[in-house]
Amino acid sequence: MASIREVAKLAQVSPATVSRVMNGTAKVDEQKKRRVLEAIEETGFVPNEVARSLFKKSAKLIGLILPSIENPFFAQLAGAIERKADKHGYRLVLCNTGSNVEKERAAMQMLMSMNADGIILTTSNDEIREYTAKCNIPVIVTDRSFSGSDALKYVHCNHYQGGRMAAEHLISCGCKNIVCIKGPQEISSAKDRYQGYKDICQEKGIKEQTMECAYDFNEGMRVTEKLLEEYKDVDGIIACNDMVAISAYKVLIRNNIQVPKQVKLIGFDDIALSKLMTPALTTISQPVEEIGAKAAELIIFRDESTKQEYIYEAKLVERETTR
Amino acid sequence: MASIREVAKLAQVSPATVSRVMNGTAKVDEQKKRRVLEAIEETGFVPNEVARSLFKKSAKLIGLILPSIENPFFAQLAGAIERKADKHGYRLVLCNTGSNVEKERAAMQMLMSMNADGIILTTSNDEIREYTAKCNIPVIVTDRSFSGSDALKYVHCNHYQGGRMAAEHLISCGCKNIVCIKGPQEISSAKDRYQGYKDICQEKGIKEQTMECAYDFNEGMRVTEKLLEEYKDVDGIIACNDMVAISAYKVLIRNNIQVPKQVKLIGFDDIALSKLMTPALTTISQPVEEIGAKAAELIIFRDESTKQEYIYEAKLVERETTR
DNA sequence: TTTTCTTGTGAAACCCGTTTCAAATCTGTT
DNA sequence: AACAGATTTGAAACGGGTTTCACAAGAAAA
Repeated sequence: MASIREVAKLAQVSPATVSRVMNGTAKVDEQKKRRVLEAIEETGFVPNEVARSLFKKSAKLIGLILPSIENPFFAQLAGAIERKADKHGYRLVLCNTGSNVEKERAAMQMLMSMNADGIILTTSNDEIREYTAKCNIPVIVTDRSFSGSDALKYVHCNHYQGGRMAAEHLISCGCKNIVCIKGPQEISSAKDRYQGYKDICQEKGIKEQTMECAYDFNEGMRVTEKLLEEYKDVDGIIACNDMVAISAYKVLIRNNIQVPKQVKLIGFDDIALSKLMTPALTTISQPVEEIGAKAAELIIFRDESTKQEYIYEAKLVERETTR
Repeated sequence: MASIREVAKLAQVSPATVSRVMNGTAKVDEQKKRRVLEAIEETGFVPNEVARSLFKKSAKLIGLILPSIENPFFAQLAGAIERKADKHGYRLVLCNTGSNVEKERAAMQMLMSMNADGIILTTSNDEIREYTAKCNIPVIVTDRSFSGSDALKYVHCNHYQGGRMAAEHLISCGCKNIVCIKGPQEISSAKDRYQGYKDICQEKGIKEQTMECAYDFNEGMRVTEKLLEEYKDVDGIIACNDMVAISAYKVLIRNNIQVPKQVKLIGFDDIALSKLMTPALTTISQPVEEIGAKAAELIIFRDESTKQEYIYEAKLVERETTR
């Protein structure tokens, strides 16, 4: 690969001039400019991003630290972030952590030493804060929130309100016996959703009935089996996310329970498969495109405002499992 | 962030010695070693990967160029690659292209200028070969294949055999009237799967009946509607992938056609949702974990062999849509 | 014509970890 | 004690694009 010095020699100018032509950082004599452009063409020169990044202390890189890219919701989030990043010439470095703090820390450190311009992090381990405090690049937490008086910024959906909407919707569908399969309570979004459901129960004087379940298919089926034993006359289920809702559906059918006739079912996230399953899943949708775009923007445009939290409204998407 | 020179000063040694302590590239006096380690601890020094990469001409980076990370199959593939890469200290740079050649080219160029160690590419645009030819880093094509006498390597599943298996399975389930919804024929995997089906038809003296469909939910539904009009007495459908199979199922149910009783349905890929949908989808599964791992390994271990193609066997996963 | 202000340009320093090479120190031998 | 051989160590160069700074050349003002 040709270097800037070779191009300079060929064009009979200095490397500085080549750099100025490429970046338009200063006016260059038309003749020389043409010679440089020709030399670049001839050598097929492409500036080395690493050298550039070493000097500029910016690699035009955004670190994306996720529990798992295989989770459809996170894949969608990654897609949204990638679109915005690509549009502005930034690239994504993907790190899966399985929610392991040690891996999260290692990834953050690595990203910093790579001169990444910022980190988008989805985690619930608030111990990571000891680390993010030392970060000299912006760290944006998405989907979750454990806000404190630190330098983190948060971009997420109003999960609490989503939880309320889910409960209200089932009630308006005539459910008298709602069970909430809440997600792992150390995950803030799961907690918020649950809190929304809980508050509605209190407001309406409804008995609170819950199960707890990890974000996992098998776990979802296991928990639903247990749910059916414990709450024989359940007629509405709020699942902590669409994956769990889909597993719950499977178990309901296996037990000859008709959906939505006997039991109404609602999930969260509106992953692509939700509208595709049969019957289509009613769910609380997150504006994932906006969330991803905002997170990316905060890094790309070096947001200096003191606003710490960006919250988006959830939306009920009524489909067949509650009709 | 502290630099190696600051650490050196603090430990009263030269930067070279600090480097040697960190990398174990040469023996260092025990006393000095201890002083260096202490200085590193005290300053919280983390070596700058960019500087290292500039000199080493390797950024410990694997470029991953995909049509879309939102496609569950590619997300799974990305997960598999990430696991293997992470294990060996490599990171992934994610580029979505929407199958746009121009974006693919831009991504490859960028990755090369970032000193990436290799590129894993999923594309069907064989014009890209003009570009890959100029690549001085290994390029591994996954899932697809348009092999020629170039420097590319291919890692994929035996789609042809998968196509045969799908057809044979439906026949063995007693289907007399199979329709194959083939994928876009410019995609080699889609072509191979279709060819497998076609050959079985010939071998068994069955009439070939096909539709063509993009890998897209809406497209899948539209095409299935049309299929039902054209082939009134269809009793078996081979969908080009699981996404399309799931959409097909939706349309079948909407038309009061029972699956698997009246029509048996089989997909390809075995994405996570396939076993989760109700009824669970019979599908031809790809060993995606192995495919991803192999692709990553070829880069990480700088495979020098002349073997150009690594092919894995597909596997029938029999579930409820054909029982 | 001389002075002053622009403007274009290249040499060199810079970013920072790694490696080379030669000097310095230490070991062991005679 | 003196010397050959082995081992440690630091100064400096390196990778490659960017930027500073000072000089040169041309333009405008006096």
